[in-house]
Formats: sequence, C-alpha cells, structure tokens
Amino acid sequence: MTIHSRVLPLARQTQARCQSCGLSSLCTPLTLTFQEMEQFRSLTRQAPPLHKRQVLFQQGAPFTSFFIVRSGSLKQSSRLPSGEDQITQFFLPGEWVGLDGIGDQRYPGSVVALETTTVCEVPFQRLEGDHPLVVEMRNHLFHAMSREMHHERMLVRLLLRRTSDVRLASFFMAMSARFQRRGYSPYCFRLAMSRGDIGNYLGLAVETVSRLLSRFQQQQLMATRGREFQILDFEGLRRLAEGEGRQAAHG
Amino acid sequence: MTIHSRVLPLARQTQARCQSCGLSSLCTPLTLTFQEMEQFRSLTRQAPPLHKRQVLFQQGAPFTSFFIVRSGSLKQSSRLPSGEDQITQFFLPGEWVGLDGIGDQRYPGSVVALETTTVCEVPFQRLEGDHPLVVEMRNHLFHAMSREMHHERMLVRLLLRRTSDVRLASFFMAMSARFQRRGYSPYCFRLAMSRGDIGNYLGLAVETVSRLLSRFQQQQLMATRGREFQILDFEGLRRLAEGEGRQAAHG
DNA sequence: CGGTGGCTTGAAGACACTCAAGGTCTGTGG
DNA sequence: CCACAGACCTTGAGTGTCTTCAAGCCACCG
Repeated sequence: MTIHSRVLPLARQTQARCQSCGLSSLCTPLTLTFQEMEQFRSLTRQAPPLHKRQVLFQQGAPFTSFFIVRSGSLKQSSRLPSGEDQITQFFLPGEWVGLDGIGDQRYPGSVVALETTTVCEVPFQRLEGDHPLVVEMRNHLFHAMSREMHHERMLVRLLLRRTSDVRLASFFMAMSARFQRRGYSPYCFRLAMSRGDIGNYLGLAVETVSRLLSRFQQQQLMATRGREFQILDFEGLRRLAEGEGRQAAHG
Repeated sequence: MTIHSRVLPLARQTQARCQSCGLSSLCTPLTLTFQEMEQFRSLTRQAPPLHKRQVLFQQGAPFTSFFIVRSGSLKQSSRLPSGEDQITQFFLPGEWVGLDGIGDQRYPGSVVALETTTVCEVPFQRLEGDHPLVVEMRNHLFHAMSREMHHERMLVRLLLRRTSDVRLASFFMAMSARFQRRGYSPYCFRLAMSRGDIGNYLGLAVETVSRLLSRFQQQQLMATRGREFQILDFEGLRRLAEGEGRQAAHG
C-alpha cells in the first residue's frame, strides 16, 4: 500500500523542476502569487522519466496520487472480465492522470507511457485540509472532473451512432484541440499511439482505421506519414466530424 | 435567470419532507448524527412534483443547483450542433442530477421528467465553506463524480465495439443493478422511457431495439409487456452482456 | 539478412440501418 | 362508455458499412 513503487521521495529536487515546468499555468488552478506558488509546489513531486511501455500504475492498485503529464504521452486501458483490454483514455502534456481512481480508492485501469514521458505526482493526501491553496486546487479538480464527465459522455454517445469516418474525424478534431490548448499547432502533430490503439479506443478494427487514413489522404483532408499527422482541410474535417454530409438523426 | 423558475422558496416545508424521504441514506454522504442531520437538511429544499415531460432545467441555463431524485425518473439530453438530440443519461431515484454542470457553470443538457417525478434541490452555493458537514458532502460528491467518470467511460467505450444485442443486454444489466441498489427487485422493473429513448441512448435504431426485445423474449432471456421488463434468465443475460458467445477482441 | 511488429490493401460475409407498412396502446372528446 | 387520433411499437425486405480473414509491404533491429 501507501505509495506505488516508482515515485521519487525527492521533494526538494522536484520543486526546482516544477518551477521551470512551463506547464505551471495548467498545473495550477489559477494564477497564484509568488508566495502561494511556493506553497503549492509543496503539493507536487517530480517522478523520474518513464520510458516507452513503462507502467505508471497498474489497474487495481490502491489510489494514492494523481499525476500531471509534463511531456510525452500515455494511454490508460482497463482489462475487461472477458480478458480484452479496452483503452479508455490518452493523456497529453498538461492533462490530469488518475482522477478516476478517487471514487473507489483504486486505479480502474493501467496507465503506460507511449513514449518517453515525465509526470508530476500529486499525492492525494496533500489535498486535504482547509488551506486556501488546497481548497482552490480541489475546486479546480471539481470543475475539471465535471467537465470531463460531460465531455466524455457527449463524445462517446455521439460516436455510438456514427460511421467510422465520422468517429475518426472526431478523434482528430479532439486531438487537434488538445494540442492547440497546449500551445502547439492544431494542424500538425505526432501521435505516439499505434493504429491499433486508435482503433481500440474508437471501437474500430485496425484495418478500418488504416483504410480511412488512406481515404482521408486521398480526399486531401489529411496527410499522414507514419505517426505524423497533418490536417490539410480543417473545415472539411470538422464538417465530417459534425456529421454533416453523413447519416442523420433518428430520434 | 439566477435560479430556475420552478423551485419553491419554502425551505421550512422542505426540511420536514426530506426527513421522511426514505432516501436520506442515499442523499446524505454518511450516517450523520441528529445534530448534523439538522444542519444538513438546511442544504436541500424540496421542489414541487414534475409531471411527465416537464423540464427540470434547460440546456445552457446557468448552473445553480443540483438535484437528487426522490421518485420517478428523468432523462438528460443534449442538443447537438447538427440539431439532433442525444440522450446522455437516465436518472432513477436516489441519483444525482446536474453534476456535469459544475464545470462550465451551465447545464450541458436539458433534463425532463419521464413520468411524475419529485426531486430534492441542493443549491451549489450551500456547499461552500469549511463546515465539516459541507466538507463531507463535497468529499462524497468528489468520489461520486470520479466513479461516474470511469463507469461511464468503460461502459460506453465497451459498447462502441459491441453488437446491438450485447449493448441492449448491458443496458438491462446496468438498470437491474441500479434498481437493486435502490432496494427494488433486480429482475422485474418498469422503465418509463420509450424504445426510441433507449435506442437513442445506446446508439441503435428504434427498430433494432424492438427486434432485439422480441428475440430476447423468444430466447427466454426476458419477458416484456409494454414498459414492464422482467429478466427471466439473469445469468444468460449477463453472459450476453459480458460478450461471451459473441465477437472477440482484436487488440 | 531474416525476423518481428506495425501498417496497408483486397475480398467475402454479417450486422444494423433505412424505408415501409401494419398493429397496439393511450389519452381525449363526444 | 365509445370512437378516434396520434404516438408508440413491431415486423419485413433490401442495402450499405464494417468486420473478419488473408496476404503483402515496410521499417526497424537483432
């Protein structure tokens, strides 16, 4: 119990690095005074880099901390009773990992690095108490979870009744938005996950993903080279994702 | 604005009724002392019954309160840019309504009663501060949201790659569990939503839902009479929902 | 240089959707 | 109490989409 194995106990070193993280505006709930910042840094600690395929935590492990991605990316997958793995999430820099473990005090899925990745750890215990900073942080999490809840619900329910091309287009639109929010180009990015991962996530066969990518390329919507993706016709892709020019409602 | 129109300002009357609610163990985070109970009751207020098709709140309305269902049931649906309505949730007695409005301070979907329904209102403002009771309540919500988040994610991602019969079987298993948790029979229940609603929720055409119900009946898995449902072969339905005897993984 | 894993492409079949029509239930007004 | 209207539900036939199965390609790495 207590704490999962791969966390550094080096809180001091941590603080120095978190300050230069470049993501602090995303890690911290609001703009903080310098003094508050000092105190806030005490909530987090730096973990050593994860290499590709390394596990951050295992499904079922006791929930102790959550994490904020500093660089790289990860995927979360849950082993189903039937033995299959279902990918439930991808994580990009600045995003919270492990929020869904709070409920049952266990991580409901395993999270592994898709490439070399660094994360900040936030021990959940440190979020207790009534210090204004901690209160602020909890509040932020509250909002984040609520938003996440609805977003997820919408997106996926939407996908349920959509054709594969709409699903994939939606996926890229979502990714594009996430990169843009991070300050990266929304038109050109690299995704570390395999076609198989994308297919698993969207509920499509690998072959379907591959075929669609070819078609998107042919339609001049996107250009693909390995795991580098470029959106050529943003509006076109958006229209496709919105479902225009495709199947209609039936409710 | 400010507060949605149909809320009673009668906090006193409310308290008397919430005490005899029978759901208090679900409404309140933990077992509370009598004194705490007194204080906690001050957090909620009773709203007048909603009749069928009446709107609890509209999509986009400012978030002020959430609600706990006392009796009856509701559905939440979001209007998509394309103009379709997507049902994102059904609510049964004892369940929280409106949690997903916290994030953006607006309700992300409209909630309407599926039948005559009563709810308790919990103004969000009353959850601020550091009173131990309020802290407890927030903590409870935190956990509830986290669980919800993961549950939703799993369930729906799962459905993405499932055939229609597995989707529908999963739906009934989930409903069954929800009724059981409330102390009702897990084998026999009435669902107030139409076939169309179920189809919309699961991403299936009405016709498919109807055909599957006929098939389930023929296979002696369930018996259906209008909106009354009876699970005849619980294990069989569970096996179907788990995906055994059906399509396999490909990841 | 051969092996492995990931990716792409082709062909055949299953599944769920659309369209269409008939049947049933519910609520309302005479 | 009955008749009617409208919504809801069921069933059938045909079609398109996505999956599965199969094979080949490509890049990376021993």
